[in-house]
Amino acid sequence: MDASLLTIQPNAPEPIYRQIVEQLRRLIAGGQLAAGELLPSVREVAGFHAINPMTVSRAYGLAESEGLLERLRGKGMAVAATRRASQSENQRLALLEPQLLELARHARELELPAEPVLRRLTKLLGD
Amino acid sequence: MDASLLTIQPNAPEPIYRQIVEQLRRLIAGGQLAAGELLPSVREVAGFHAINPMTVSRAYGLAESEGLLERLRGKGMAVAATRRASQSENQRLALLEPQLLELARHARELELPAEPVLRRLTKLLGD
DNA sequence: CCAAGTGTATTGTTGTATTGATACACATGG
DNA sequence: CCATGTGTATCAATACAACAATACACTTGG
Repeated sequence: MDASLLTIQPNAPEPIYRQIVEQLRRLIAGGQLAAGELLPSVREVAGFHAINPMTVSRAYGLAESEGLLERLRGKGMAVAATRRASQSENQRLALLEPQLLELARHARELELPAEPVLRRLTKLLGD
Repeated sequence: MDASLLTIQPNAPEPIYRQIVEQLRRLIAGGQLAAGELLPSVREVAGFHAINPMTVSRAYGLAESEGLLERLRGKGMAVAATRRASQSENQRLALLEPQLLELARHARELELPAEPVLRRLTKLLGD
């Protein structure tokens, strides 16, 4: 995996270390990161995105305690071997659930009918 | 408007005062809050949700500087008269755009096809 | 008139979160 | 063996949100 595959938005309200963890969670669940695959080093990611190495380390540490990553002493971090190549579609869909709930709530507050929302999302999903 | 119409999540990462502002923005854009309608007082909202009055005042102040609300001296805050009853569907949809973009990005990272995402959202939107 | 209701400015405190700088322990590989 | 590469523990700096307690200016309604 390349450090450029991570999307970092330093100005977003969401803290950087959490952006990284959640992104890893999705990339692993979707199978874009295979079990055993080595991640870019803390300093590599930090250098590429011009952020602090400790911020990346914090993300890696959290991902490890979550069971996503494994420490290979002296080598770095790798996708945990216990992770299957890719979770089932329903499991992956479940990861989107909170976001879908919030979206539905906002649409309701806006008094938007379902149809235009679905139409717009369809377009964004590239169909 | 009743104080109970506002949804406050004290443990959410998003600060309370911003939860209030964004909720007002949507409720006004959708027409659930009509122009001229009086809002519940700072102390009323604070009491109902067990939060600090100054937190509500901060939200009201921001909403005013954004042109959403108007100060009626001695009476309280009201939905700005310049606000039409409800914005066009496209304008309201535009308020959802950032969230839709993020959702699409996450679905892509999860390697989820469009169909199950749309199916789930359709259900949540109550169709 | 005046009590009671508006919103708000002020000051201070508390708790928490994020990021940064530095130094360290460890394993690898030539 | 040791330079070089891992990750990370530690401490400090900073920012922010929320709360608390007042005090104030203003308008309304009896």
